[in-house]
Amino acid sequence: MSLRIFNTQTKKKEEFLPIQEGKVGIYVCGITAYDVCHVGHARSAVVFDVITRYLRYRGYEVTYVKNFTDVDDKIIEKASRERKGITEISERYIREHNEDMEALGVAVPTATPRATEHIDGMIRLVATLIEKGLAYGVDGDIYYAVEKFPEYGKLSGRRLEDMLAGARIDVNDKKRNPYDFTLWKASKEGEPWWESPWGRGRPGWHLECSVMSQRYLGDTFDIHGGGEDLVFPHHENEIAQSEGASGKPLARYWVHNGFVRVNSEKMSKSLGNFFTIRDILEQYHPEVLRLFMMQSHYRSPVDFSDVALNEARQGMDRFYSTLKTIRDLRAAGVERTDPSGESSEKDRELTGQLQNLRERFIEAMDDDFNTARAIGYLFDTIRFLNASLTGKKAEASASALDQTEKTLHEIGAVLGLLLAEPDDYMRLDRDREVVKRGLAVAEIEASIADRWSAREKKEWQKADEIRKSLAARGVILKDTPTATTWTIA
RNA sequence: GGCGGCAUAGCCAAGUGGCUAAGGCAGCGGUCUGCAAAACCGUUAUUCCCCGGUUCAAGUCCGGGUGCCGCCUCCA
Repeated sequence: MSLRIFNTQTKKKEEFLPIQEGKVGIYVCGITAYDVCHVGHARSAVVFDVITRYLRYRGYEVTYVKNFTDVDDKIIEKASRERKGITEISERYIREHNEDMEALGVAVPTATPRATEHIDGMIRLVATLIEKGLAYGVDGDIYYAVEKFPEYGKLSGRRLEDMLAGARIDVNDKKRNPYDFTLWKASKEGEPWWESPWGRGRPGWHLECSVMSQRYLGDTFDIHGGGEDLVFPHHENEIAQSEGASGKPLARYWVHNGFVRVNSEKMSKSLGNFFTIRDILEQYHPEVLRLFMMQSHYRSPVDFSDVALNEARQGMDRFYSTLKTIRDLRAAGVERTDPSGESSEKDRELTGQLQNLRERFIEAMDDDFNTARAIGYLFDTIRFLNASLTGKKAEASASALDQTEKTLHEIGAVLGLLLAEPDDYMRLDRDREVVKRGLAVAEIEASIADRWSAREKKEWQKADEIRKSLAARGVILKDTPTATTWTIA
């Protein structure tokens, strides 16, 4: 079986055939650096992080380019409001973006170019488009003439005539067609500018991606990605620019991730219903956020809520509990073998399950990166492991345990999950929950100590009352022969 | 107004025309436990929004309806 990818342009799953055997070039539209990133940005980042991780897992050499747009109306606006330079603004948000990505466990792309580093290339591209009759100038502004590009609309599946009929478009007398877009904009007083053949100006929004993708990946590359809101006009315009200039197709596969919603509405800046990545990561482990997103297919919308994150948190807890079980068995150094000599058979069964997991994982991910199905298989395996590794009949050799842990980490690494030490994960999770609920650790532990002595005196009623009162605050106790541990529900 | 997507259990969710409709969360019964927790076992959709059609066979394809959402303006 081979990898199949849903292509926005054809609206079909297509077999993935890279341009160059064994290599993949991906370009993903990154952020405009004018504000902190929210969970919607996190989803896009996680989706393409998993896609690149998976392609690498399958043996491809991946060049992953994700840009920063660091010159734009919103940045200029923010800079003038704060009386700062645009570089200071963009640098700040690029830095915060990078911190967020690191916290989310998103791998750094191969290249992260910035628009302002490629102004020369943009000027050259605009000049080419003018030469080819695809662009025209009016008062120092340069516009792209969409009617001159016959394929305009092919990505988003719309026709200019249809769009003009509906029309919620700004009135701009300078444009020949309302869907013509700005390639180069004459700078007003106080705005940043670069010298160009058309006077001092700055680039239009879509230009940087055409230039930087070409620069790092060539005229035609394998995968172009982004959020689904970029399909039109951003990616449509990129195609018009790049293909208009080169005469070659821009990308072979167009991949777009679905939105994060809040109460069934798109999470967005303008609606004001967004949660920043940093706010959420104060409340949940990054892998919880990743699991929440990956339990749905990347093209489906996901509805963001506290309930949904808590469900994902329970799921992560399940994964880490099993990892901890394996860890503990390994640390105990006990060869859990059966004197009857059946152990090797049990080991074989276990390794068979692991191989089965690996195969099913690949089958699911090959089908348009179906992480939801892949995670289902992971849970199947967890249930099998819990059944065979815990309880009185449990047995597994050290090497089988070793192999189990390795396989879980191998698959987890593709998804960006299971990367923490189980003890660390659990401790951090508990700390977060304690803060969230305003609980006092010392008080909880004092109650547990009281209960312990009550239990030693077999004062069951008192012990149970303490358990109940802690449970009411979400503190769940677990008795072991030597101690009582606790977690937060 | 134009174009497009989605509708599967209490909730989330996978499902590539054909064996018993994945998986997670929650619930219930059981095993274990002083009682619990975790884990395991069992259970929870005679049916996939509604109506028609194609087919030997449809959650899956086609047509119509209803509802929700997105893009057409900055947007991941």
